[in-house]
Amino acid sequence: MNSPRAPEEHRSVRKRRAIVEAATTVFLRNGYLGTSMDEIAALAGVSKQTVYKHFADKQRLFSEIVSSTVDEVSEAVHAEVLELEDSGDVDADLGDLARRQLVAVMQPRLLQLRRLVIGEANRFPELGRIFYERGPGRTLAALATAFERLDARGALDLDDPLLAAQHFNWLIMSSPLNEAMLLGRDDPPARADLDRYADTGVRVFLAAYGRRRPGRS
Amino acid sequence: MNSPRAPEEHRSVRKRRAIVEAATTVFLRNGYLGTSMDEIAALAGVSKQTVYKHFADKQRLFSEIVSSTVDEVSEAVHAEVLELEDSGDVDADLGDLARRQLVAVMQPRLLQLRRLVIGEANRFPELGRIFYERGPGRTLAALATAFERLDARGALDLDDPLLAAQHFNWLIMSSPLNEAMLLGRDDPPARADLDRYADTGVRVFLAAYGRRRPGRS
Amino acid sequence: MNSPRAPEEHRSVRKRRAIVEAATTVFLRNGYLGTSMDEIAALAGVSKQTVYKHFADKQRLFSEIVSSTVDEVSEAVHAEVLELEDSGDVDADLGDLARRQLVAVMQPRLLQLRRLVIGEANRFPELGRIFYERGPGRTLAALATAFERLDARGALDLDDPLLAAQHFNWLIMSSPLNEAMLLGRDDPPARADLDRYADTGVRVFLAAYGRRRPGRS
Amino acid sequence: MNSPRAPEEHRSVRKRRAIVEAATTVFLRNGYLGTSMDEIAALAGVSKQTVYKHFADKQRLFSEIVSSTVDEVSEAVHAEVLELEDSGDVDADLGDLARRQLVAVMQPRLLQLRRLVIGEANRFPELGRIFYERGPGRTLAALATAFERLDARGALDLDDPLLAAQHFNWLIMSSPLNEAMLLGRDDPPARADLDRYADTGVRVFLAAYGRRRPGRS
DNA sequence: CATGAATGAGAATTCATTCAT
DNA sequence: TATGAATGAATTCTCATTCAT
Repeated sequence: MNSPRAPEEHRSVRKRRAIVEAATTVFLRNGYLGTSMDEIAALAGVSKQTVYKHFADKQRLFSEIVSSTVDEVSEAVHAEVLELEDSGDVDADLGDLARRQLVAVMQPRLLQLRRLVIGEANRFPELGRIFYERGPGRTLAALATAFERLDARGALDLDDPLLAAQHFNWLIMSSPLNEAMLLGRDDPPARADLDRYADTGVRVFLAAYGRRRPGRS
Repeated sequence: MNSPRAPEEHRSVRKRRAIVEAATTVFLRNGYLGTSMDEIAALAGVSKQTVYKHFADKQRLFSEIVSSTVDEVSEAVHAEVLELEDSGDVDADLGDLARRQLVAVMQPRLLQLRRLVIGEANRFPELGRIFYERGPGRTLAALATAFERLDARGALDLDDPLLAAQHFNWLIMSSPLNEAMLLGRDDPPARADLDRYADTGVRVFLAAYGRRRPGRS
Repeated sequence: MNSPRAPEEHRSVRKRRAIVEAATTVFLRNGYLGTSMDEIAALAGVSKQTVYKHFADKQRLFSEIVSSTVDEVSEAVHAEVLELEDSGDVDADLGDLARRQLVAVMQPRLLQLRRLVIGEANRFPELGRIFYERGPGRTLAALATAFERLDARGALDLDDPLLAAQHFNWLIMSSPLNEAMLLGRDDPPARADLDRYADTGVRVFLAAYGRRRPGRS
Repeated sequence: MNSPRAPEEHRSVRKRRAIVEAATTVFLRNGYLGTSMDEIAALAGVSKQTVYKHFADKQRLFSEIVSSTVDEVSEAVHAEVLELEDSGDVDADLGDLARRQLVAVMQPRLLQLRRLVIGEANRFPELGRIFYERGPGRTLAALATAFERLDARGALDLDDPLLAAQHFNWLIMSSPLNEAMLLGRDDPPARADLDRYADTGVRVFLAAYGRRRPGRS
């Protein structure tokens, strides 16, 4: 009599999830004003009433969608930073990090979300703040901490870890990110481009922040 | 019967300008869908019919507005690059350029326009392309040319001028630009911040692309 | 399995009462169209289905609510009339009656109900009739009977008891009632005002309907 | 080439009038919530847009309709009071006034308006105030002034003119007005009833406020 | 040529009522 | 039996675009 994994009480939860997924899809594609509640309800396969029973109004739905997508998608980026190794070969370690971060940041989902948040920054200023804080802000802070450790271990040479983190971050990804934003490219860069962004960025970064090699003098 | 300095034939031109100004203001503030033709007509002080006489439809109006604003506002940025001096003191020259470019890029108008174009990138892909090409694209090309010259004169040491230009550009302005985009800050950064962005950026850039000083070896 | 003082058969009665109370509150406050079945169900703490189980539809619910409130609230007014004393001092007796009736008529509940019935008189004509018959109509009839008795006992001097009852009634309460209706005052008048309405009304009434005092001629 | 009495500039005025008339009709019949903007537009023979161009929203339209109807319809009542004669025969003069006022107050338009205002007193408290002040309030004040003059001339005997005015007013019209409100009777009372309300009311009024006739003592 | 009005549709939101669980 | 969901329409209000004057 018990269905394996869909007890009665979960019907509403499933519907809610369907709504959230539909709304996410449509908002990311068409923006806040470009999305209608009808569209969301239709895509979710529920009635408009059901949408309104779960989310008081369009604004609230939008805010929740964006906030939770920010969290979900930022997590991936942040996780990469925490994986930064210290193998003794800073060059390779930073290159790896750069590559992994590029992949994470250039996910279609995140690119679309960033476009959405920027485009609605006037209408929903708090969403911009949320995106910044849970996204780049958090990543840069984690990166700064990691760099500080590398500095302490003699692998890097820097005074201002947060500044170094910013330089690293933007050296790596500004070019592709900016192009993606404006040119509407949602698919991540090819492997070769990715390597180039990472390697050249790391090279410049280490020229400024790398430990002078003893044999150089 | 003739008013001294407003010949008949120019009334239409003045109206057109009023429409363009009004539309620019409102589109930049509220986005494409958030703007109504009524609003534009009202702000321009003309009838809706007049708007339609000058611009076939809303899309066309939007495109023209955005394109011309891109041109107008990119010009300022581009001009700065052309002013890059070669005084013999690369450090100072690049610092000056960085500061001037930051000011130009962080203009409220340009920030709003960039947000607008990014937010509408799905709906108006060609506007993103236009923005990119006439904006960052053009600037980076000019910068690359300038750097090539500096390399030739021995002031810089680089293989790939366009890559160097990108590194320079984003080292300088990614941080403030990204914050402005997301946090909705439209006013340009304070002088002190500006100096910091410029000086630290140039320092990193020159560590990678500066000519090794003779005494160093 | 039986809870001590809530037998199964009474649960439904309790729910019904909860619905009636909630509906009364909301209808009196917001009117027929201004009230939603959702609101009633929520306030009653039951599901909408339960409401529909007890009352076929909104109209029926409204009619029952209004009818029963009319009965409940008119009863108080009517009771006062029956209490009319004949102490020998007509002036005092009528003054007492006037005061008690004013208090009864100016109850918030009754004021709101009167507003509601008047406001819905087009949509629910029979409710107006019910209100009139069980309210003012009944009161006036009882008053007429009482006055007839007083006339028979020589305490009053009147030909048309119903007319006298109307004059009495409206002399006493038209002013405050009319103001309450229009100015939305739901709280009963202060004691001093109440006395004034009663005393001046009774004075006028007795000038017309009082037995000429023997010493007067 | 000139149409006799409908110059270009008046088209909008005519439309506005059509809207006002339609809205008045429908609001008086169906109440605020029972009336839709579509209905009004259709009855006025204009597009909904045109309605919204003249009246910002439904509330504003309703308020304007009610206010102006109050003014229009109260004027008639008020005018009657000013016509009060002093022919020497107070009885006849007050009887005339009573009859004329009854007719004015029992106009269908005014009855419906009163029902409407009472029914919406919770939603639009200021409309109740406006109705009261420009209606009964103003009439009673004028009546008090007139009575004061009659008192001065020895035709009446009263201390508190406003109180006397209230007693007069409500003696005359409470019964029919109250019945009309509740029973939904919109057509004015028959001549015979009208006379009865007036004559009996005036008789009671004069018993209390009439000059004692010399021969009486 | 330019203004007011119309069109015709579509937005968000709410409602009374009925199914399905 | 009672709850959540669905239905299907209606409501207020707005919009882009086009006539008519």
